[in-house]
Amino acid sequence: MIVRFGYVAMSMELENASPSRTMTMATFSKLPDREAGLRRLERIAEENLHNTLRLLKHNRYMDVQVYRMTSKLIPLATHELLSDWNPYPALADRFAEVGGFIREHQMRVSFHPDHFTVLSTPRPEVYAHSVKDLNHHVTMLEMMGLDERATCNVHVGGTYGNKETAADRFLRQFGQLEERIARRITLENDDKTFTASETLEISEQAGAPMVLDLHHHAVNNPDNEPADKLWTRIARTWDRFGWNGLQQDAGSDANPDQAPGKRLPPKIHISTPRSDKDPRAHADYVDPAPLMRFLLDIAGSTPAIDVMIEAKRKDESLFRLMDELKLLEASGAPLRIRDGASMEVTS
DNA sequence: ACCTGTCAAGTCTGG
DNA sequence: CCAGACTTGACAGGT
Repeated sequence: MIVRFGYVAMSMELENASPSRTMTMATFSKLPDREAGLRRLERIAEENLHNTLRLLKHNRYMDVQVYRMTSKLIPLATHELLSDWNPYPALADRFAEVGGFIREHQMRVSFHPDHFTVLSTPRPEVYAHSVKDLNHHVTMLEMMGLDERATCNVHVGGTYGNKETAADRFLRQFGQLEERIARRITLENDDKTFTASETLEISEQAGAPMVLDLHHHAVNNPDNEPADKLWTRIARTWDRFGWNGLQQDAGSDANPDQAPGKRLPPKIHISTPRSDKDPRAHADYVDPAPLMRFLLDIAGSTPAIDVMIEAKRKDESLFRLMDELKLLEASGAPLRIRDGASMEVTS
């Protein structure tokens, strides 16, 4: 099983490379010239896209193929008071440049719209904002020229005291999304509300791939279901990406969308609890032990998987994990570290 | 250079 | 019904 590792948003190694520079509405509204303010927002966005490209080049150099872009590329992009502003035309070249680099080097990128995007909400205005935010993320991916393998990962949302009706509402409201948006969405199990098995159920019904977060599963798993017992079904939610995660020969070269280079393995998230007292918070680094236990459990049935590391120390935690995995390899663990941020695990 | 309160957005809990 | 917690990187305004 080939395992590729990725990280989120920013680098601890690259200096002055924030892809999330912003401007607050308080500052914007104090500017004397609104048009000049909008141009300033666009300049900040250009800088964020430029730094995203720098991060991608850093990833290329370090052989990191999996990366989650920040949602804050364009400051105030979906703010109510700026609804007349169309930020995309001025940024078209920058988006194309970033997307071109991603395609050229066959990287896997995603977005994770933050928790204000709630498709299970009973409030129409919250749903409308969520759709607007999803549209914003998908528009950025489209401007990068990336196909449906570039996804937006979201949570199912709140439960409002009744998981059943919240899940039904999610499915109904998910069904109302434009195809171009719905086809990009992946669903992640939550650390408080929808568990892995509940999210899986919803993923199957919505036809959206599921991202299994092992940390969330560890802290929100009332029935004590082992993650690997759910894995066969979770992997199948990725079927339409031509690599169902269960057969080496899945996908056909006759279908260009399923050509080997275009397949997309299932993805999981990993992070380590900060402390016993604060088990939901993310630690600086990742403990390899629980991750390796899971990977060894599924290695026999899964040809490839991507692992997104969600630790405070970002790419630094990824590189440290690789070092620790090298030590495990040296001590006889059934794994082989490949170039940079990937490895092969044998069952 | 460094510190602290605040930020556009939602939901949940406790009062 | 409302305030505060949750969580995050970075601004904004201060020293």
